[in-house]
Amino acid sequence: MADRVGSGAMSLYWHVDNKEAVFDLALDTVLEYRGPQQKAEPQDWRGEVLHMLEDWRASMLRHPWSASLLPRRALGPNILNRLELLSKTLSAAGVGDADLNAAIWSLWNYVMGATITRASFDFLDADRAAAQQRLTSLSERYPTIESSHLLLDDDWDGAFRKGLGFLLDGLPLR
Amino acid sequence: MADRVGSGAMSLYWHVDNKEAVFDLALDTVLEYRGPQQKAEPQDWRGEVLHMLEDWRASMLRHPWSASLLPRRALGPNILNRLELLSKTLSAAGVGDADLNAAIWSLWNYVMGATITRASFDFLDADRAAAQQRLTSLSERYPTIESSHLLLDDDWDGAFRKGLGFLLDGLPLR
DNA sequence: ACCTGAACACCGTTCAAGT
DNA sequence: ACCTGAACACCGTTCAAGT
Repeated sequence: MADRVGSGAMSLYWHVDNKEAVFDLALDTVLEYRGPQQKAEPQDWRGEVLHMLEDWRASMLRHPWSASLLPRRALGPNILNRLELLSKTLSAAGVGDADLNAAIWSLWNYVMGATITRASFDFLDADRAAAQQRLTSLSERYPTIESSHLLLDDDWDGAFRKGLGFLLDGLPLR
Repeated sequence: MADRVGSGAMSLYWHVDNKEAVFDLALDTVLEYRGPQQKAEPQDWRGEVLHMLEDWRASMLRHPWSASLLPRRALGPNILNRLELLSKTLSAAGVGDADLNAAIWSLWNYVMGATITRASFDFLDADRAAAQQRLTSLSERYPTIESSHLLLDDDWDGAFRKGLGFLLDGLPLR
């Protein structure tokens, strides 16, 4: 990092407490959200939620280190902004107060899990062909998994959207 | 670890390649699943899924290091066993082949996200009172979050079960 | 106010040598 | 076959000293 900035390695400590602090700053920077580009239809809550969560995931996947980082970091302002926005949207859509928090956390869980999993598969499978091979032979002993190609299907984006749809379908609206 | 076994630190390297290998072994050991204790009603697919996923989460929370570890690890036999079981149960419950993988991954995502988040909040909030204080002041600038007590509600188990219910409700059955 | 190099503590691993 | 200590590389951080 000091190289990138063109300074001595120790100079950084003047500006920042320690490594952890750098992580906090970097993470929250990645997670800035500017909202949907054109003003959306006021009634399209599904579209709004979908857009925000897909952007969330995409932002993190652009910086794969951020995925493994998020869980252990403090809640920065940009994360809280997203949660606030999510709250408002869901509430307006008709999710009752008694269900609101559970709904938000379930969406959070879903995005976190999907993003972290996706990012780490990228790491593991740097060598695409070898990975296919490995997963195929792994599958052999698990018939249902094998026949559905659970481990071989690599339409991650599609799976993300589809599963998110299931979850949104399950949210109880007033 | 060498202390625990009562050997010199370097002796470990005879039995195991390196640190990573130890992690792989430890993780898969944690995730062993014995199935529901008493033979469940054959038709109670929801109960079966719920039991397996709650056990999954509980197993990992018993060893909080495992949560942050899972994403970057290889898929061990015990994990695959769980996925296989999940496949079979959902399929039998009536989830169509075209939806099956998305359904499985969405449950996986949910469990991963919930467990990792929960485990790391425990780490961060070693000091309960200070954490409450910190979260309260954080909430101030986010009215919807504040009024719903999103950050202060600590019924994690309840939220997990409830959100999981939403997701299961949203799965399309034939 | 801002930058720097020397020094230290910590930790994963290698290797040659033991039994 | 199994264990060990010495040694090394790596990295986050402290501190006293510079401008």
